[in-house]
Amino acid sequence: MAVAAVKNAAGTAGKSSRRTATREERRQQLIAATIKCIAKKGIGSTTLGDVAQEAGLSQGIVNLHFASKENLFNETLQFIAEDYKSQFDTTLAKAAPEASAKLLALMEMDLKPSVCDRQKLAVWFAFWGEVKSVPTYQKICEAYDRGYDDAINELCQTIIEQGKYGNITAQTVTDALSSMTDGLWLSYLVSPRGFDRDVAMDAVYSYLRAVFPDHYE
Amino acid sequence: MAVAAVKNAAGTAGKSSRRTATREERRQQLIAATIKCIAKKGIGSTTLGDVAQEAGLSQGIVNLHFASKENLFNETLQFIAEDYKSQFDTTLAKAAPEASAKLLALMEMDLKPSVCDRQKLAVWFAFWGEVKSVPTYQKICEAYDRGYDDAINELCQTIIEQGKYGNITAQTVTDALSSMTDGLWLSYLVSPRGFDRDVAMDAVYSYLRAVFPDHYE
DNA sequence: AATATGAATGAATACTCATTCATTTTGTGG
DNA sequence: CCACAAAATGAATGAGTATTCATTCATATT
Repeated sequence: MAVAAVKNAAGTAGKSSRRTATREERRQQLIAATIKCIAKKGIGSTTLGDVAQEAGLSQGIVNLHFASKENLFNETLQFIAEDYKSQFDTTLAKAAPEASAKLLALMEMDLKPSVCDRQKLAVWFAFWGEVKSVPTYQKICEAYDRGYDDAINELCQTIIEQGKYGNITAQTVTDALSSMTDGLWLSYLVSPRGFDRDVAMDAVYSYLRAVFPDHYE
Repeated sequence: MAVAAVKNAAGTAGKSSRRTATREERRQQLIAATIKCIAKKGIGSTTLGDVAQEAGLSQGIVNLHFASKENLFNETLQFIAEDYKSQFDTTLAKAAPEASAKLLALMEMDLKPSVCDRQKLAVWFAFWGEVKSVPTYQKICEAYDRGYDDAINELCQTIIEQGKYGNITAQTVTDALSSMTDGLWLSYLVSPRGFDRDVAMDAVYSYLRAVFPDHYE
């Protein structure tokens, strides 16, 4: 059968056209295909056949590499969480050393196209939509969230001490900022036409300026 | 069969014990059962059998009253959207006439137990999780969102004019506030242990005080 | 070249679930 | 009390899908 080559062309990871890839390459390829499928068809309508087809591979391939659909989905969530975390960490490391600069950089990151992308957001919300009924999803999301919360909280704490801002706690600001980006993502998902990155960033910025006037003017 | 009585006891709508209800009563009962099922099992794992069982009725009952599962789900979303809207409208009407009081009342409403309830939030997020892939869900969500946005925007506009607040637009504040409640809901869904209504309300209040100092002190 | 290894295939299996419909039950107006 | 219409049942159907596995194929090793 010379069909293999044709099928490979449709594959998600166009890397090598070798018929056999390493275990890890295939797993990554299948996770990428899963993300595409979930964004396109939703988590409920994504079948293993869809994923295999998107990857340009055969029916049984997912079970071969992930043993079960449940496993594939868990690892997919883990993957997008890890992907976000790496952007978060990089942003934190690359921003100017002042806490206020780092905080602003993180907020901007949440709204830049590589993060605030309708395809990616659809996948996040697909998993969040099952958080209540799938304990594994909740645990993964909760663990990562905790990390961001701690990091942002620490930055806010520093800023508050620097500016001698009374009347406000770091946790309050952290909650406000974190929830704001999640909510802005939802508004983009629900009303893509009415969404504008700059306007969204204004919302965040308006808060920063208002609570930390000495730092953001 | 005397089983009917037993089954009815398990039903969601314990209203009349009549075996046959009016068309509208049954539809409401089935929608209520759907909400319970989605909150418990997730939207992807909720079967028509589950819904029928939750309602204490028979297998084919949903198709009898809603023709299809798709229909049932659409009407369920419509129902929770209408339910939220009625709370929104009531809150708006009952609050003191000043724009600032109305705005605060709306924000408090979003966090009060009858709205910010993990069961209800799970259903909202379940539908939001499919917004990208199910156009009907998007249209319904978008239409309602538009309404809240307009109402809140108008209040903010009034407040801005009253306080002569320069440097900020009504839309910016509207975006910030709306997204904040959505995000706080998500944090409750993902981390129920770490969530506290008062702390969440502090986040909202901190923003209001910061941008509209003359109104919220 | 011959053989061994494990990746990949895809048809077959077992099962779930939305939908249908023949039958039964229930309420109502004559 | 009867007959009719409406409501409800639940077994049967069939489409769809996760999973299995015997077989094929590509690559590495001898």
